[in-house]
Amino acid sequence: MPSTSNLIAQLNPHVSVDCVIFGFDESELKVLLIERNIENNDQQTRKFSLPGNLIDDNENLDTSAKRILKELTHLENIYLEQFYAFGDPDRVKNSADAQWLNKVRDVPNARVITVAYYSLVKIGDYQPAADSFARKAFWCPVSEVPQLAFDHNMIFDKALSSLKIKLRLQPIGFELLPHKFSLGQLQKVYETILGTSLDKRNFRRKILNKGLLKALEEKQKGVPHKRATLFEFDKVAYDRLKADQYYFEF
Amino acid sequence: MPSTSNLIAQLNPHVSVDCVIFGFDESELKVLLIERNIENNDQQTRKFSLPGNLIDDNENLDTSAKRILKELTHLENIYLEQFYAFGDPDRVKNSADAQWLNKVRDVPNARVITVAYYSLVKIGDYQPAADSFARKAFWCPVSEVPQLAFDHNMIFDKALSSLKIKLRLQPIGFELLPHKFSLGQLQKVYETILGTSLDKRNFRRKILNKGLLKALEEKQKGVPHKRATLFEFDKVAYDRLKADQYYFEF
DNA sequence: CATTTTTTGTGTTTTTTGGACACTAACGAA
DNA sequence: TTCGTTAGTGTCCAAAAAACACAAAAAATG
Repeated sequence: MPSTSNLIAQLNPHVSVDCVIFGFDESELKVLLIERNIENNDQQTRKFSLPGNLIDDNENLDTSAKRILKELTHLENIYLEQFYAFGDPDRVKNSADAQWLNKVRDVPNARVITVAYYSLVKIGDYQPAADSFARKAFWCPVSEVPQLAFDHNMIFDKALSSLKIKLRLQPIGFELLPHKFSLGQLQKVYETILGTSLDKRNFRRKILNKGLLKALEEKQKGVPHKRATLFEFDKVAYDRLKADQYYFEF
Repeated sequence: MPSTSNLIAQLNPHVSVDCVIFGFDESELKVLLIERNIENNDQQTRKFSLPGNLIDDNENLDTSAKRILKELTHLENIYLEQFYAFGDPDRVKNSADAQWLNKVRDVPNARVITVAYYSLVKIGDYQPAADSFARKAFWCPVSEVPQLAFDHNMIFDKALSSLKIKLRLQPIGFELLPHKFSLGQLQKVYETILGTSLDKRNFRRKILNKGLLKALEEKQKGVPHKRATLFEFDKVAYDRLKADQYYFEF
């Protein structure tokens, strides 16, 4: 029963996508943060945020996330997963964020509902350079994430806990590593994300028994210790198992 | 860098919440559907949909889901979980839904992004009566869900698969049962949702070893066979375990 | 070139968990 | 009293998980 005026439409919320982009480097899990250009920094304006943007008209949510990820990292074909929508009416109303919103938004005080994705990138493929983007991007260790804009700390926390759960249910650990990787590297990924230490022999047996890793002839080079055998993820084997209603379960 | 006109704001998408409300009855998993009032039914307008509605201004998403659930079932304190956001630009553009949208929406051709929740209700608490709501609601066995409006079949499918995953990771089975329930009832919940049959002795051992069920003195009454011991979920024990980073894992 | 440092790579035993399996007890209905 | 039906119980076997230690290989160092 339409009754209210069309002007109401102007009050419709904006919809954005925010990305929590994880990378793994030297035994450390990192997240990509954006440093915003703030002119007068004398107030407590928060300088850092997750990469994100409003969705385009006629663009679906996954496409939007892929676009934003590509615009920020120039990377494609990346593991990307929607994990939660955040829609508190006041989530962008903190005065500490007002200056920046006034700068970049047509309707700076509009409500914004955001659909959050996390993505896993092979950090070696992407080294953010100081001048490669309009806004500076950098990798931040997850244990040192500063106070972020809006509710981005909450979004980050939820991303991390979703990632932990997912890692135990799906073979996604290798998404954070180079195409060819050693079992030692993979074990560190699991240890870092799950926050536990794992027995090497048990880890190797368990992960190899899944039948999803293909040992290569190639070995590590230039390491000051015994060279590790390199492996790659066997996508063909995985697709075969998936078709048969397989559950990974690390 | 604001450049486009404020008129753009009129194109902002609407945001809605859709609820996939599961109930369990007589060994069957059911979902609550809404029958829409359609005048001329000569075209292939789809009559059924999931309960859902646009969010209110200044209402956060969880609150909105709770409100809609209450408006439809008069139930409160129900297990409710957001599981996915659906935002395809064309998801409400099917001509089969146009008539109904024209009737109930100010801007019938506006894009609508929906945040979907599923909820688990004790079906005995809520028997939808024919005239209890403006729009008729009824329980539909999940195996007999008809073609629904918009992308609601996709939303339903995703809800069901999310529920299956969740059931294995969290003790939520009892949310579908009366406060006091027998182990036989609980086993049927697991069997129905997981789509497998389980060994009775193994099930009882496994579920009791979790230490989350409290046996009551009380027994079933009026059944034409041996009376089952009734149990209730031990929330206190669960909270204690949760605080200690416990993972349920059925 | 010998030594040090570091990571790789490997097998067995024990413990825990999961799966298969069959009968008696208790109740209402007929 | 009998029948139909669900509740309730224990053991054995298999599979998976956890604990545990040492030799090999490479680069770096002096």
